Amino acid sequence: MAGEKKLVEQITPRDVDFAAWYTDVVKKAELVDYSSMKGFVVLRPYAYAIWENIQGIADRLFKETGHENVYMPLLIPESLLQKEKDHVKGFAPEVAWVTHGGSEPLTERLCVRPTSETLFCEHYAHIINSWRDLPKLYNQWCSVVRWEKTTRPFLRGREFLWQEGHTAHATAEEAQEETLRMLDVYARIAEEFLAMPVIKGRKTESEKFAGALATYTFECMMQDGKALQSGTTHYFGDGFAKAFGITYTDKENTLRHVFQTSWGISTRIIGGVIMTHGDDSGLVLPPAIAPVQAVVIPVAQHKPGVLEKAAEVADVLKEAGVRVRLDSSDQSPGWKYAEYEMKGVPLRLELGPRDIEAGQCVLAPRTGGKETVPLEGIAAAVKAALDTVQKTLYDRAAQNLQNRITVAHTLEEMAAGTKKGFVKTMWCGAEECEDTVREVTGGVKTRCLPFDQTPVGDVCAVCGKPAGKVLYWGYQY
RNA sequence: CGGGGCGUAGCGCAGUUUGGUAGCGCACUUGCUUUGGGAGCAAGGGGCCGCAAGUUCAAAUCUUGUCGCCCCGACCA
Repeated sequence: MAGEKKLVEQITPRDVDFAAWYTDVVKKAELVDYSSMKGFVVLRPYAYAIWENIQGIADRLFKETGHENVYMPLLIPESLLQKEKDHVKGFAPEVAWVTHGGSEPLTERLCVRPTSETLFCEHYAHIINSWRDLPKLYNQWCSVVRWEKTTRPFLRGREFLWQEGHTAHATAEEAQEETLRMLDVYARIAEEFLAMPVIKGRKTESEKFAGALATYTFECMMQDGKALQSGTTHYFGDGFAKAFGITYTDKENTLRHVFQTSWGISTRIIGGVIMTHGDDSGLVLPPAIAPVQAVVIPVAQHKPGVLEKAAEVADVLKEAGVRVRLDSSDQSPGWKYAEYEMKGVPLRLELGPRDIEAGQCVLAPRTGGKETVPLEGIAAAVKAALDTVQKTLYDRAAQNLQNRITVAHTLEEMAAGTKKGFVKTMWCGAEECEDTVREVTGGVKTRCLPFDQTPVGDVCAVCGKPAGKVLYWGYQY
């Protein structure tokens, strides 16, 4: 009877169908609702709260590194988008166009921003005149639109929320430093707060951002062995500056072009959190970004004193800075346990008459196990337990990452290794070898040239020619 | 954009083959009893069957079109 009931709300197990599991979790944890337009979803309060927490962390780190927030227009005139050739070639196939104002056709159509490089460049051309105006370290929080063909909540939408940093510098060196600095900031957000270990590196020529001289990435490993490109930073050199006429006068009174960067992370990273930490009971959230870090479940709450004590405990935790919720609804305790597991709340406190009498409560971390702790000093115990959950999640994910990296020396070994996860090989640098691998494996692409270039051989795993570069490969979302 | 699956109550589905008063479980409302892993009984409320056109005395059911969702490929954060 109870089993039958459970079937109604059941989540498809990960090893049965990982994609179905993902969709189940997204729906049942009440993260998104579909709208009537393909690729456009409603971010429900719980998902938006997660995003706000990620935003809060990122925004603080951006400001600590000297960046300021701005807001650019939603629409880009076609002529402005056209100014940088590689850039427009990369984005033109997936932009949405506005062609009418009211019922009047526009003389020039306007694209809904797929990214805002062109707008920032136009603005920078206006406001940068002297070396004293540099650097410009701007960031924008917004949504962008890209007309994707296949869509999935968080992982690929036609509209998604993100932040895009755009900076302008006096020298190439300074801009290159910025590109790497922000990659480190991203890696820190992922590892320290999202509990997602990363592999940092540089994209190959074929995987670069449209218009960039160099693209850097941090790659995360999901539980099913696929990679998620979670964020990228780009070095533009002075290419955009030349296309848009962004010049300044240096100290020697010489007219020079600026050097630029851009970098972004999006709500896609929430999909990464789901697929990194989730389990067959639902979502599992790292405490650092969980909207509710601890939920207090009163047991036999109609009995005198129980609710009062539960509220008191919740208040103590709130006072101590824990994001806590007391669920005093009249659902059964078992129902509440399952509900908050589904929603990935990192820590559950059970408090019933027996506990109150003994001056204790039960702590049940989402990562497993249960322990009884005294109510005296509960705030410290809860904080310690949250730290443990955060660390356990990171360690598990790091273990998964390590287990899923194989070194390969031949195409056959690569094909086998990519079924499991990342494959690390030597690479000759030829784009043809990238194409060969993609064809042979049906979709494997290069992930990055890792910063750690310790050789694992001396010939290219694809063509057998002498090779000096270490390269990661893998299937990706 | 190719191949496959699917749109019926908030969610999950049956009913479509063979046209004839729209159903089930969960959720929801009210009341009582319950509460340490998705509680029980009773009485209720809720649907232009995705949308549009057609065939018919009659369409959830047949025809055509269209929109959307999911999965697998190709393309992309």
